[in-house]
Amino acid sequence: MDTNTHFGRIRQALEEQITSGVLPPGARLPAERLLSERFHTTRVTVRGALNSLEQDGIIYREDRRGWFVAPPRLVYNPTKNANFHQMAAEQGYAPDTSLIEAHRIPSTPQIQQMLGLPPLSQVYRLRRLRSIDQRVVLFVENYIRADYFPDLLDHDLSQSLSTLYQERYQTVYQHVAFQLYPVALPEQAASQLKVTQGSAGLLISRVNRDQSNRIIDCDFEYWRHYALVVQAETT
Amino acid sequence: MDTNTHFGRIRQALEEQITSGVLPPGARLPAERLLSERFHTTRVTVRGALNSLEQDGIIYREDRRGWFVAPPRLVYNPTKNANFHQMAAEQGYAPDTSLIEAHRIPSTPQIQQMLGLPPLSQVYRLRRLRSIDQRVVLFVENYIRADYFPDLLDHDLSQSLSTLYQERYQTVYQHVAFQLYPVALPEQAASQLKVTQGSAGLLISRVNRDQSNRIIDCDFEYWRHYALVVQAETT
DNA sequence: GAGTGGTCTAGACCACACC
DNA sequence: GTGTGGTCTAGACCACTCC
Repeated sequence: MDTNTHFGRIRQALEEQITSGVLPPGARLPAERLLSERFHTTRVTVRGALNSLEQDGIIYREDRRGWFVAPPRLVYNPTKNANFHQMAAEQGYAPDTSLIEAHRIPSTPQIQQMLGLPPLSQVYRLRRLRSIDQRVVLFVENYIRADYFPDLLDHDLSQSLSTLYQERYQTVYQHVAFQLYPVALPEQAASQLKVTQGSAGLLISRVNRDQSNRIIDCDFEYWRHYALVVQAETT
Repeated sequence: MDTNTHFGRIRQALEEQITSGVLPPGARLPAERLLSERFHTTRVTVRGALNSLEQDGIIYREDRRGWFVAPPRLVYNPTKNANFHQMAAEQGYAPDTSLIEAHRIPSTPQIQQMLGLPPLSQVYRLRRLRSIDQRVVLFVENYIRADYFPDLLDHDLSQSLSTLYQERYQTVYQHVAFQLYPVALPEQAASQLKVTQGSAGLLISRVNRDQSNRIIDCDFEYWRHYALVVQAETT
């Protein structure tokens, strides 16, 4: 790290406090104004350093609440059909899902293309917010073929979909096509994840097929970018 | 997009110019000072909007040169053992690799662990820089078991390693374990990729095995985050 | 040498979280 | 109500690129 700039010095000083454990995961950082006094600089410069640490996933922010030390990343394997709750629990986190909305709606052209549906067909759209250890980390939109899952909306939608499919519809995820890239979080995802719109996130979208190779749903997962590491292997 | 802020209005205006094609991929944006005059604001605010567009992969910067409209992302499938040149060429880009350095060195503990090597063993370390259509997009470090590839450094190292392995050593990639997460680009990667250290990147690291399931090498790929979309599927 | 982005100063007001 | 981050102003100097 380049310590010839205020930027670099602040970054390094904070990083040391964090890696040494003086500031443990989850701890709140001193206020920006306090940091700017302590380093004899201005808030603009301090925010530059904080943004860089955020970029690196070392700290994260909650909109208008402050900056916090980031806990270790969740390991996410998109090729295993692991559900969120199981995955988080196995890694020692306390997962939670809250349903934001669930509707039966006409499909859009984009969704028709992803699900291989004709125009005017109906889908369910779920919007859900997921957290680990009380930190919201994931905003996810699911689009589900309505014809394959009658009365889906009558069930508990805060559980994992894969569990619901299996127990109520004798359907399991078999084949997954996924795609992933860094984005600036769009408005709704940002506000649900309690960050400023435009801050960094990771978009993972998946198209899922069942044991008969039928496309059954797709989803758009907006992750806070510090929250996960994607891992997979192939033979 | 929230147009109640200068930030949002600038972002939106630039985004429209880009998506409408007034500013085509590769085009240079007006200077920051010019933009700040045109939007009746200051450079600080303009840079906020530019950073947000950069976050989204819509524009990218070259250190001290300016801001440019980002071309479409390269599709990267880490589960296919595709080599960089082949992958880029198939998608209509002109790929290029330049060798920065190649040495035979003692392995570090981290590399020993990844390659399953005992202490004091030797590895080759390659550092290479890769570009598509003259834009540098990837800085990659390879660590290769020296015992499996005698005289490796005598060959042309600006070609794809998988080609070299296959033609000279009768060795092919068979099994890949990879891991991926967003990072702030570290010093060397940043300077090679011609960006400010601390700007956003994607780190992909892989451990590769050959047809006999022996670990043969590992690599650390630092991508400019706007340059790629990761895609894969599994059965 | 002119122009660019990179960094920085020293303030200000606002919306919101928390008490 | 107090303190926080979010946004913004109106400048400045430096390091570097490009001509």
